[in-house]
This record gives sequence, structure tokens and C-alpha cells, in this order.
Amino acid sequence: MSYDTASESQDLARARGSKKRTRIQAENEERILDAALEVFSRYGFRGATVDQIAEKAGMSKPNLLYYFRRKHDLYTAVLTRTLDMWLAPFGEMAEDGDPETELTGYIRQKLEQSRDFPQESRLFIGEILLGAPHLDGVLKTDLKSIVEEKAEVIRRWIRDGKLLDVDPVHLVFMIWATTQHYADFDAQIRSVLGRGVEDPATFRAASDTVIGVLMRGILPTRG
Amino acid sequence: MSYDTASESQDLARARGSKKRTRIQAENEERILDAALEVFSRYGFRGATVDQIAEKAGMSKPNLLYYFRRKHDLYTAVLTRTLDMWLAPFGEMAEDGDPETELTGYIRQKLEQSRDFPQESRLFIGEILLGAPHLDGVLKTDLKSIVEEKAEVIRRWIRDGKLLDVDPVHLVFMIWATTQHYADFDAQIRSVLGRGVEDPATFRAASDTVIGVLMRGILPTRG
DNA sequence: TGCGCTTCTGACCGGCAGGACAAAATTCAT
DNA sequence: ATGAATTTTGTCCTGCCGGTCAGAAGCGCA
Repeated sequence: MSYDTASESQDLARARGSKKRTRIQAENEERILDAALEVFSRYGFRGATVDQIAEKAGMSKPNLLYYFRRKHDLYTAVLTRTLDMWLAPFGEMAEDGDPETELTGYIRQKLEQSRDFPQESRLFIGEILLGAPHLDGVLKTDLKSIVEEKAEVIRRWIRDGKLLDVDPVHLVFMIWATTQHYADFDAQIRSVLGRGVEDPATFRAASDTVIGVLMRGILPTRG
Repeated sequence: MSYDTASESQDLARARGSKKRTRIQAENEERILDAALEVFSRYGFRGATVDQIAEKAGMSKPNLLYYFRRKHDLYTAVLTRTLDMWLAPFGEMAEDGDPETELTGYIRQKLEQSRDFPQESRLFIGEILLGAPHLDGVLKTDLKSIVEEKAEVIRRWIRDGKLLDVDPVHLVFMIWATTQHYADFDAQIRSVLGRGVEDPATFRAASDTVIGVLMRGILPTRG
């Protein structure tokens, strides 16, 4: 998968015909992207400032701009870098496995993602809140087709009597909602619970509840 | 409930000892708050600009600033105005009713909220993404206690055998997540489905799926 | 050691952001 | 109709934002 939201100017490596990246270049770009993720995920595209990102990356603003000429380039770079990783577990769902194993595994992976990479999740929701202007193409093509693909798998499971008759796409939405909630609403959860999902006991309670309720809600009662 | 996040300067009415609001004052403040909701919910606090809100409210920036002296005042005003309304259905859940009716009703109300007032939902998530700096006090006190109160109700239902043994707080999180998802991720849903929850068929599919899965997931199997 | 390329910096620019302010226009009770 | 209070506007200020640029410093290979 490779997305290009009609970007004009890009980062150094590609701009120079992707000759070869120096050590310093690779290091700095990574530091910049990490810092950008942190700031963008908190304040959104407009609210984030290049100065802030530069400071967090430990370099001067002009130097950051040397690697990413425009704020917009930096934003799309961190967005696309994150997207593949974020969608990965979805592709791993095997259609020949049994639904209980596959879905339970997928939900658990998504919960782990929310625990281990909350910023990535928050970056996306920020973009979605804006109406997904930078991601619109990707969502309408790649995401849509991958969802439809998985929906077909779920439909087959339903036809085989392995799953109750539920709308597959809305089921996917439910899984995304309940799992990403622990990343996106971290501050709220922390206020109510006193701690977040990084706490092992909290994580266990969360995954037991989410997996338990969802699976009971879609699995036929056996025996 | 009345929140005051240690705000220094406030809006006109209260600043002038809440004498009496003129017709024009009431009208304009409402128009401003509506415009502010629109802009803040999209771009977050930092990303929103006063000029933009003023334009959307159909008045000059200095005139807007006449009603709300600071951007920050305007933000907290629209935030608190929304909060009561947003939490209202939660309080309506009666503890003497039976769980199926009460919970189904609550979930449906939340889904209707997501359909009818998506901006309000997005405003909150924007604040949560910021780490809830303006809402921290409210969340840790009011929200926390109301959640605990409802959790106690759910626990009683479980003790009476009317509900399966699930963690009450995480169940509440699941309900919030699955219902607010339709407001917060509107752009994503629209990309995948081609339409949002304002479409009656989509709303029906969403509520059937959400209510169906959740209720089957927590209700004891009878018969 | 020297030389070319990469990396980095300080100074600077135009534009726009939040906000102040005085004066003008409007409203309204009398 | 008039005067006080409310409402609205134009203008201006300061600071920050994204971005440019010329040149200095650093790096790696001969």
C-alpha cells in the first residue's frame, strides 16, 4: 500500500531521487516523526506548531524544515507511517480459522495496540475529526475494500451458523470503537478509574469485559 | 451542577452581576455558542480561531469579544453548556426498572444523541485528546461519582441474577464507545458505508447491531 | 590534510492570531 | 424626543506562526 494524497513537496529522501539515506538523516527523520506524532496527536494539525515539534525533537526549526520542507509534508508523513501499522492486525484475521479464535485474537491485538501505541490512535481520530481531508482517498478505497473483504468473511461465518446474524460492518465498528476507546479516551478513563490501560489489572478487566460481552453477543449458544 | 474551572473573566451576563440579559444579548450569545461549537469541535481549542467563529456567527471579531472577552471563556462556556445535556440520559437510567428495558433505552438515547448532536460529542473528544485540561476537575468529581453510582446499580442487577457478571464500569465504557463512535468517527463511517447515521436505514442497522450484541452479551440466557 | 557534500544555525519576512480601545451607531425606558 | 446604556465597528498593537535564505559548521572520503 502506498498513499499519496497529491502531495507536492515531500521529504528529503524521496525528493533527492531516494539515492541513499545517511545515518544522520535516518536518525533525525525518525526523531522528528516521533516528536510530530506526539504533538499532532494532541493538538491536531492546526493546533500543532512546527516550533513545538522541533523543540521536542531537540533541534532548531530551520533544521527540521530542512528534512520536511512543509508542516503539511510532516503531517502526511507521520500519518501514512502510522496507517499501515495500525491496520495490520486487521489483515491478519484468517478466514479459514474459527470465528471465536480469530475474533478474540483480533480484539486482543487491538486492545494491545491501544495500550502500547495510544498516540497513533489519537492521531487518526484527530484527522477524522477534521473530516479526514488528508486521508479521504485512502479511506474510500483501501479501508473500504479491506472492510468489505472482512465483512464477507464474517458473512460466511454467519452462513455457516458459526456466528449469529449481525451486520458485519457494524460489528467491525463495534470492535474498533470498544478497543480504540481505551486509547482515545485515556484521559476520561483515567479520571474515572484512577488509572489507564497501562495498568495490568485494568488491562485485564478491560479485555475480559470487551471480549466477553462481544463474543457472547455474536456467538451461538452451544449446549 | 455548575462547573467553574477557576475561570477569571467570564461572559457578559455573569460579569455584570447577572442583572438581566437583554434580547440582543441572549440571541447573540446563542449564535456565538453555536458557531463556537461548530469550529471548536472540528479544530480543537488551539486550531480554532476567533475570526472564524465570528464569521460563522455573522458578526465582527470585536463584537464577539464584547460578549466573550477571551477565546478561553468562549471555549469553557460552550464546553459546560454541552456537558449537562450530554450526560443527561445517563441520569435518567432508573435503578428499579429491569436491566433490559433500562439499558436498551439508554443505548438508544445515546445513539440518537450521536445522530442528532454529533458536534457535541466531537467537542468532548477534542478536549479529552488535549488531556482534558479544562474538564479535569469535573471528570474527577462529577463524572466519576455518577459513573460509580450507576455501576452500583448494575452490580445490584448482577447480584439479583438479572445480568451476567461483567465489570460495570467497563460495560459503561463499552456503551459509550459504541454509541459515540457514530458521531466521532462520522467521516470514517461515511467513507466505508457511503452514508452516516442520519440515514434512517443506517441508524436502524447500527442500533440493531449495537443493542443486539451488547444485550446478548450481558443478559442471562432465558429458556 | 583538503575538499565537496551534508547538516545546521541565526536573522529575517509577511501574515495572521488574540486582544485592546475609542468612537460611532443603535436601542430603549422615560 | 432625549439621554443613558447597550451594541457595533475600525483601527491598531504585539507576538507568534510557517517558511526563506545566506552562510557557517561538520562529515566522510581521497
